[in-house]
Amino acid sequence: MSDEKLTPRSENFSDWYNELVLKAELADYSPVRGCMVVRPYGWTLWENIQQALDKRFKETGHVNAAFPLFIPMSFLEKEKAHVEGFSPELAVVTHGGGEKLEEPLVVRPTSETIIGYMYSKWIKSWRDLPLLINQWGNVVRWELRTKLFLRTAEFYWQEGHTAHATEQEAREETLRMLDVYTDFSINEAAVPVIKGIKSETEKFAGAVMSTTIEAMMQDTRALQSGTSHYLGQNFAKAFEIQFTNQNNELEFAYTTSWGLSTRMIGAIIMTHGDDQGLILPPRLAPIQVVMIPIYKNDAEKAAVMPVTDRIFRELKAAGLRLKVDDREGLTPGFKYNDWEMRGVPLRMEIGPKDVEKGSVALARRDIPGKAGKSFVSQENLIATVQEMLTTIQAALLERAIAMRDSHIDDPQTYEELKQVVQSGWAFSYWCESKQCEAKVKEDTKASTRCIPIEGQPEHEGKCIVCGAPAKRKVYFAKAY
RNA sequence: CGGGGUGUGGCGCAGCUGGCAGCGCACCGCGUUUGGGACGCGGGGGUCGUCGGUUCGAAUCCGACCACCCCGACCA
Repeated sequence: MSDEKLTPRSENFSDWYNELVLKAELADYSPVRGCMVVRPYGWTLWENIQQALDKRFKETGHVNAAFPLFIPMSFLEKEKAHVEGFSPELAVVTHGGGEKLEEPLVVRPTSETIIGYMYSKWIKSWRDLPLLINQWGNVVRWELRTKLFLRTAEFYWQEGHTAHATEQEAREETLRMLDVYTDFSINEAAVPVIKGIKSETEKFAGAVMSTTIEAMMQDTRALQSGTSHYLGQNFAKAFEIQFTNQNNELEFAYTTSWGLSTRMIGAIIMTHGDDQGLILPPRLAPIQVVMIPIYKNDAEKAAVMPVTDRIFRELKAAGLRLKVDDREGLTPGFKYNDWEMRGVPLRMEIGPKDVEKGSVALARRDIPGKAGKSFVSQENLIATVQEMLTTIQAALLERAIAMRDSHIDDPQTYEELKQVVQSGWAFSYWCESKQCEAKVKEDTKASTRCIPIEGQPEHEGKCIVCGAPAKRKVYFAKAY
């Protein structure tokens, strides 16, 4: 149970986040440094995320499989950029069964290499392509500085790995899955995102092109919430993923990979949460409606509970996820605060007055206090509740979009840009040179987040940093 | 790895000019409560981060070590 209040976001956003994750019982610190324990409430949220994504993966022709947790060290070393990118953060197993291993095994930081190895065995002909596999699992990256959900040494995710006969197909797949992430994020998590292309310095180790969905948190920092990579033939060459094409010629396949992790939970927390606690989008919430029966004595309890039970059964049968908080010895007020901390989108109060009048009280989590409270008839309650959940889902998205859009600026000078990225994102022309990117980072700590795929101006402009001609605009922002 | 800080019941802390451990919350029991964080009474729980030193006596003084946190470095 949650007891005290959270540190207000305005006072210390980071403290607010850490306290919220613990008090909402999403996760807890583990005895292993940097690793988290995902508690049942947090894991149920993750399961709902998994379901929504998995459905979309299946609809786009993918199947699930499982690859080993351990990867021979030599595999990592086969792709130069890949090993350079990941070697500082590898966990390595050197012993097994009491004996030193002939070859160290790395605990997978991602599975391109071992999946590449398997693909080379499985792919012989153009008829074997495309190969579209996804894996749900965990990976380990030895992070120096960790934060629950956002950056942990071990995290849970899915990684899709596909192989294609042509560059065009693989590039299409890369963008198709970015679209899947975008659709999921906006329509399930109510987290608005901007999809775009990563700069050369920000892209995945071993990729030809990385794409990303970037979300703005309430402190205006950017969070990369999902990524999709076009790997070209880099891994195909490293692992000899070759096929015979229709002209009987041997060709390297074109591969992609894409992932979304438990970091998404962090995105949901920091997009929607308020000073009372978590606010979950109804479509993903483990509990969509919490019912709180109210009574003063046994006589009232005897009147209230049958009505509560009846409504519970009706709503449950309609497919709603709900819970009756029938804990004894706690005041209703305490329970309200307790469920608000956990972010349940809708609260239903049923007391003696409601039993008498055939009504219930509904309180929206996204609108605190009296303003969000309404008294509705028990008639047509299923439809009323479903409508209200839909309304809340839409309101959360709308509010997040408004927040984001009001914190994106188009600075006209470099001096302005330096100001803008202190409390928002700058959308500016950039010449795409590493020097200019590095200068911004050095001066402001803001990095390039992405070159958005949509919403680019029709005309060229001048780089905000050096003034050289620039074709495209990029978002500069401080990031998690 | 550099700078700063903290280690005392589950959590947050007090005690630190040495005298044998305490408060709030949480937890357990009983009773009264219950439409926005209830109250009373009664309980249980700590080798004071570790090791060593000083002392008749150490949570307290000294030394070493360990762990964690914050800032920085690092972070597909």
